[in-house]
Amino acid sequence: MHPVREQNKINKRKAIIDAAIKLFSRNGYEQTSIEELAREAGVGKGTVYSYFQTKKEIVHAFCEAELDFTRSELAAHTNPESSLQEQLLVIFMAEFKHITENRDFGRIYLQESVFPREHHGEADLEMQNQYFEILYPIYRGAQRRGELRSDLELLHIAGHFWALHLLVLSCWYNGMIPTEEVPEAMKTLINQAVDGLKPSTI
Amino acid sequence: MHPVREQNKINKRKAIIDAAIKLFSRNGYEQTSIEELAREAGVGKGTVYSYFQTKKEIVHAFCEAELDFTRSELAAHTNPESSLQEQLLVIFMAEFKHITENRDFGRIYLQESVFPREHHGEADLEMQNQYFEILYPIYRGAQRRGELRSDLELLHIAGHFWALHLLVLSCWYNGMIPTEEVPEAMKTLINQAVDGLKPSTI
DNA sequence: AAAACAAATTGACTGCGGTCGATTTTCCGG
DNA sequence: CCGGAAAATCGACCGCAGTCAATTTGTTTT
Repeated sequence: MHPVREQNKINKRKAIIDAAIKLFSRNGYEQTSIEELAREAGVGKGTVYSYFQTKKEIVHAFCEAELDFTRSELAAHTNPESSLQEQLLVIFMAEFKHITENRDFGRIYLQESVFPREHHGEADLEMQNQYFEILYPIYRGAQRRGELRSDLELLHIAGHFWALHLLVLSCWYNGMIPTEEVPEAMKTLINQAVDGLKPSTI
Repeated sequence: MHPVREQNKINKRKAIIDAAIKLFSRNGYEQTSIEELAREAGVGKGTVYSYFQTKKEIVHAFCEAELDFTRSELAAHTNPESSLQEQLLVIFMAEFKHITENRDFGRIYLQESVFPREHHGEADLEMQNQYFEILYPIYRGAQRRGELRSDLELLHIAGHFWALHLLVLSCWYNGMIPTEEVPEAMKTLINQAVDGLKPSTI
């Protein structure tokens, strides 16, 4: 095949993402120009655009890899004996930690993935599903233990909690919830969703 | 006073927003340049920027007015006898209708208001709260009728439903839910939230 | 009514995201 | 080892969002 080329591509791609992490983190996303980024990565401006179609896509690629890794890592290692609330909290807070470490990365990624310009082909849709499915074992476990209704579709359950996660992130980005209160807020909402908003029918 | 100036300002502001509605709707947000928009509105390019700080803010201003109007209009005229699900559905679907009529307007507005670059001062935070409060009477009514728990804060209830609304919009923008299935999806999620995700304790 | 002041308007200008054709690098058959 | 095809790289270039100093328009004072 073309081993040299392949390796070069991988190296350069990494160099670009590394440069992006460095510069976006230090100076912010909008304050960093592609030319600057290209210089830092040791490539020409045009080359950046042969690896990524847009500036946002650089963030997207990084976040997707990062989040995917975190989720599967955690979902696999979460204590399956602990309550649903605890397990979800561990995962959502790990993701939140990434975001707090680089506010801009998270913002751009969320803006583009939650409300995309066009559904970027089937690929991203697949990605999104996969993302959900990592959590399925946790929900199934909760169903088995009687913490969650078994008549609900996993997709709907996953969507529900995902929505609450988005809400908390939105409130954080809007300054409505300070960083230290985020776990508490998330906990409250999870419990609300589990217990239901209607009066208990005991 | 300065009656002539004041009136001019109001007229021009409206002219700019009208031009934006016309051009963004016809050609899309990114396909419309500010120069084009200024020409359509009959003002210079610089003038646009004395009324709005950024291109996105034009969309923001329009959407905020539009949504605010719709919400208060509907919240006041919704039949207070009907079920919570029905009332919420009427309001959320009315908002959704606006969005379907101009996908770009909704997208830009949601991206910026849900995950803002910086919490744009207290003004927007106030706005957001006000936005929630319009729905409070509906939730209070539901509490009175025993459809919702009375021990929950209205803000948390409002946030919960708002989160589900966002989720559905996100799925729609991502092509996961076609337009005609949106009401059904919304209904399902509302019921899920009301009934709770845990098994009924009868 | 004219001068003096303040607010509003403007379009040339700047900087950056993204494109594209020219150039270099890598690969492979002879 | 060479020639030529294919892939990768590059930076000059384009169009547009956003700025700003100069100019126009409206208001107040004398």
